[in-house]
Amino acid sequence: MRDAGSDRVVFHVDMDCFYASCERLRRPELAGEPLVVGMGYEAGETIGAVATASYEARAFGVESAMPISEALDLLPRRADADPDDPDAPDPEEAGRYLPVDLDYYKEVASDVKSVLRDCADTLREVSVDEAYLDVTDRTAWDAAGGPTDSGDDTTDPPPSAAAGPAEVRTLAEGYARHVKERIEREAGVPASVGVAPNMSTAKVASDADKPDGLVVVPPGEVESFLAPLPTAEIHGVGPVTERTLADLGIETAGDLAAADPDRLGDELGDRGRELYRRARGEDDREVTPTGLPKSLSRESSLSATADEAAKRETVRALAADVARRARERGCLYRTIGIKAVEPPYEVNTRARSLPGPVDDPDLVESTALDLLDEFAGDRVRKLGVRVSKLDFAESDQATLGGFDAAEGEEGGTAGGRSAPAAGDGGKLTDWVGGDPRANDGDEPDENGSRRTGERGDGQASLGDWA
DNA sequence: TCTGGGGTCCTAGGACCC
DNA sequence: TCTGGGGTCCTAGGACCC
Repeated sequence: MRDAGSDRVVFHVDMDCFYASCERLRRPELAGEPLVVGMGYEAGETIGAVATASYEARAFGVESAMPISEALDLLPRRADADPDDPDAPDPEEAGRYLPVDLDYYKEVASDVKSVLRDCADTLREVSVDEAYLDVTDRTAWDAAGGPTDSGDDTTDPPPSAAAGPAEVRTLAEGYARHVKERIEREAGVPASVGVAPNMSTAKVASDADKPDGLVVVPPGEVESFLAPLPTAEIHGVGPVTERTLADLGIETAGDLAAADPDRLGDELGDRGRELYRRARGEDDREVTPTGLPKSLSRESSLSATADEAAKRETVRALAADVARRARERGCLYRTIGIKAVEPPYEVNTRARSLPGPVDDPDLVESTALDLLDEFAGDRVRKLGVRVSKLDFAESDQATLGGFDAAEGEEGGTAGGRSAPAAGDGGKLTDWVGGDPRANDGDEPDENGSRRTGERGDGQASLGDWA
């Protein structure tokens, strides 16, 4: 917790149609063309879904998550176009379709990340194309006195490219522009940036003027900025909540901010009260570094089938893949589950917990197949396998000398370590050298002692550690 | 909008314990 | 014996996000 009086400066950086931008980075000839990047899509096919559509493609009505087949109706494939064939699509009204290449996008994202790490003390990566930065210690809400005041002489002030009325320019705005320009220069892809005193407002701000946007919402203007927006713009309001709110006569963030919080609590539980606060621009969540994952899963769609052999084969493949990824990341798991989606779209999940954490691909497979038996004879359109209750304690360390209690990363509410495996050599020696209990003991947290017992259990019954 | 894949968090009921 | 309250863990489902 920071002292209540100080206004933070939070950036939300959101890459513009990131996958499409990456493809254009390596294939500049795609610039300006309608471009669709499809997941589960392969050249010439009509299966899969739209992962990202460039703004030119969106002009044809193509949207994220749309089936490729539907996108093709709106925007034919350029490859199918032929100016000499009267039946073929007009090349001017056609677009390019490419499959997702996540590995390449991650390379580009790491260039973006380098810039962000350089520009912020605290960085929370939400996904491959989105991050929050706390830059309170790097800049301020003060008015920019002049070009030299920003401490950043590379940014000569262009005459207000930023959205919003030509009000007082702040240092924060100059710094955001600097970050945005560095991303474009050093990673080669465009970003939109939202600047606000808290995370939820910064998130809305980055969305408010896409693409290539820079929207600054100073502390005093948060509520008036949010008020006219439809509730769906608030992070955390999806289609269901939007409808519930509309039934209460709440259409805009302003309506929400003026609503009775108790009523919202009755209708929507704690989430209702939380959304009320966000609509009022009240959000004191700290920007914390991204923590370790809580679960790992794989799923894939099938053309609806009741064929047992096919279902089991799919589950086996998914199980193997999940187990492999868990091992790669050096994590143990204590719960194994499956998902079976029956037509039209009924989602079923089943899970089973083990006495202790394991790394055991065969057990993932056998457990998943066992859970699948409940759906024998049922038609499924999608199957998934998941491991959860993950445990990233260095398993080889844990087996060494009985240091089975110390776990800096569990919970992550206070310390918020992010470094996976390779990161924190110093931390490790810290607790190896000292009393392994010291850290956990400080926290009024049930974890330390409880986990000790549990870990003992698991270890005793498992021969396959290390 | 007949729906892809990888996640997070929350809720609710039951088992079990003291 | 049928009665309290409090707590945790487990499973299943749902809403939401990118």
